[in-house]
Amino acid sequence: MPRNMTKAAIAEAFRRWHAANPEPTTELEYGSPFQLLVAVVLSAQATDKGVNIATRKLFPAAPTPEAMASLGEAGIAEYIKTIGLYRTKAKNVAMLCRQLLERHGGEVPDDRESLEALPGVGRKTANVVLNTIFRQPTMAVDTHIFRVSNRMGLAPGKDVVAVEKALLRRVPKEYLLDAHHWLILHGRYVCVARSPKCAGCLVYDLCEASDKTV
DNA sequence: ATCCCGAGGG
DNA sequence: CCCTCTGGAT
Repeated sequence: MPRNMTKAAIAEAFRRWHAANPEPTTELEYGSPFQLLVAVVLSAQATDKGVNIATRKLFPAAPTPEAMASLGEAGIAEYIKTIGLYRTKAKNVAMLCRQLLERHGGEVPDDRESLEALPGVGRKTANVVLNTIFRQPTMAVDTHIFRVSNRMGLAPGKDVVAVEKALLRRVPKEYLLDAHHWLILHGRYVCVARSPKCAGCLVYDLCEASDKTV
């Protein structure tokens, strides 16, 4: 069980992440809000790198909800077979495209209700879309952010919703819009699940983890 | 709580 | 081999 980081330590951590990377963005590749939405749905329990490899062919072949809907479930599956959970994802994306066309004029809705009503879209995906496309101060708690928040003592919680609320409470307002991306990148490249790379961690001295490796 | 499920790393 | 990767639906 990690101790909680102090308010001052948290502020200093975000100052450093900001200084090192002033405008962090997702590593998912996309050319429109629709494509970001699909990419995030595909990224469940999969790496961004793997998703990008698939979408580099999928998106040119079907750039819009109309085109992707007409590809159909089986057509979509052909492009994403290299991604885990691909059958479920192909089904969800095909249905998601139809719903976008029928209920939202082919546009990505900008409210949580409508987003979470889409197949394959839950709280985490809705939060990513609201933050990345519509620049709302949401915190999407994925596997990385859940781990990092608990391990560092940044915003501990027993489930993802608890961690989300803790982050919204504890992250300084001026960093809230970009905090999501800094935490993801930190979790992906430094504070990794197995044997975290504490040597060379930007916030090592601020971290309350009980299992630091240096 | 369980299922879905391929690729890459250690 | 086992673990992990920007989860969601049942």
